[in-house]
Amino acid sequence: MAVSRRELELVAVGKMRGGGYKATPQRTAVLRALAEQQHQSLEEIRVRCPDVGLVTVYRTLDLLSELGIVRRLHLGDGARYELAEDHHHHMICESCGYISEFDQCPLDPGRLTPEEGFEVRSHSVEVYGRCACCR
Amino acid sequence: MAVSRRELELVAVGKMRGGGYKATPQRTAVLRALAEQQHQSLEEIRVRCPDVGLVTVYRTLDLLSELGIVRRLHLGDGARYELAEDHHHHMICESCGYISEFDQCPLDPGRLTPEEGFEVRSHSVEVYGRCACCR
DNA sequence: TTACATGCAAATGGTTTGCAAACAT
DNA sequence: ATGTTTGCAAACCATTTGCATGTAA
Repeated sequence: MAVSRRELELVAVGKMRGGGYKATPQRTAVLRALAEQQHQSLEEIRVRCPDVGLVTVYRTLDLLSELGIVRRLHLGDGARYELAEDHHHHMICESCGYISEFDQCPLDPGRLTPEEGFEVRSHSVEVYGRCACCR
Repeated sequence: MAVSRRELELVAVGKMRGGGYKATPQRTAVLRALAEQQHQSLEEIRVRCPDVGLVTVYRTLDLLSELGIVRRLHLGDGARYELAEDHHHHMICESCGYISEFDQCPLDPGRLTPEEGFEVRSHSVEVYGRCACCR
């Protein structure tokens, strides 16, 4: 974890209040669920905070994404969510679906030559293959 | 285009027959629709071959993906489809949704250090930002 | 000739919306 | 006190499935 859970919550609560949103127990519960495990599906998150209504989980994830606290991932199957703490990329096993992260960004800025006039704001890299268990 | 449309169709028909599938007029129509424009949504494809039933378009795209002729893209919004002719990546404008391609792969293989034992088979890179029109 | 493909209608499943009640500040 | 948030039920929409009919090889 890049920051402690306590620090994460403080920062997130600050961002919510700063945006005119309230820091409710449901939102905190979703936040804690997200802190326990990266790239979970919505159902996995829901298992970790079963008292929060389905709709509220959806809306909370939308809100946290807007605030830049959460990233929504689309890695082949359905949507997955992770705390947007640090810059990293994903490695997906095509056999078992296992997802892992790598922190070293393999992009060579010198070779990133976007279309004339395009302003780069962010990027993502996904590596597909076979994990050690599935080879 | 990396190959002519005629060549594309010959190759695709060959792959279909080789896989025990039939080269039907509907499948050819979808293939031609795909050749007219990269990364279309299903609805856009459907407009280009309105006589092919919705379900058949879905099933044809599945088949062509299996055969490696088509790539299914998930670039934020819904699914989009493109002919998998060459290796390239995508640049997406966060303002207007415009998608463009760049052929030079910005990955530095030396910096691609996957988890121990992971066998890399493919990768994708997406660059998000603002296109020239939206700046 | 025959297994494969098509297309309609219906089912499905994930996500969003309307609205009344509950709540944070 | 007030505007925000919650949660249920219902609506929604893209995608998939069942099945009878049609067709490429």
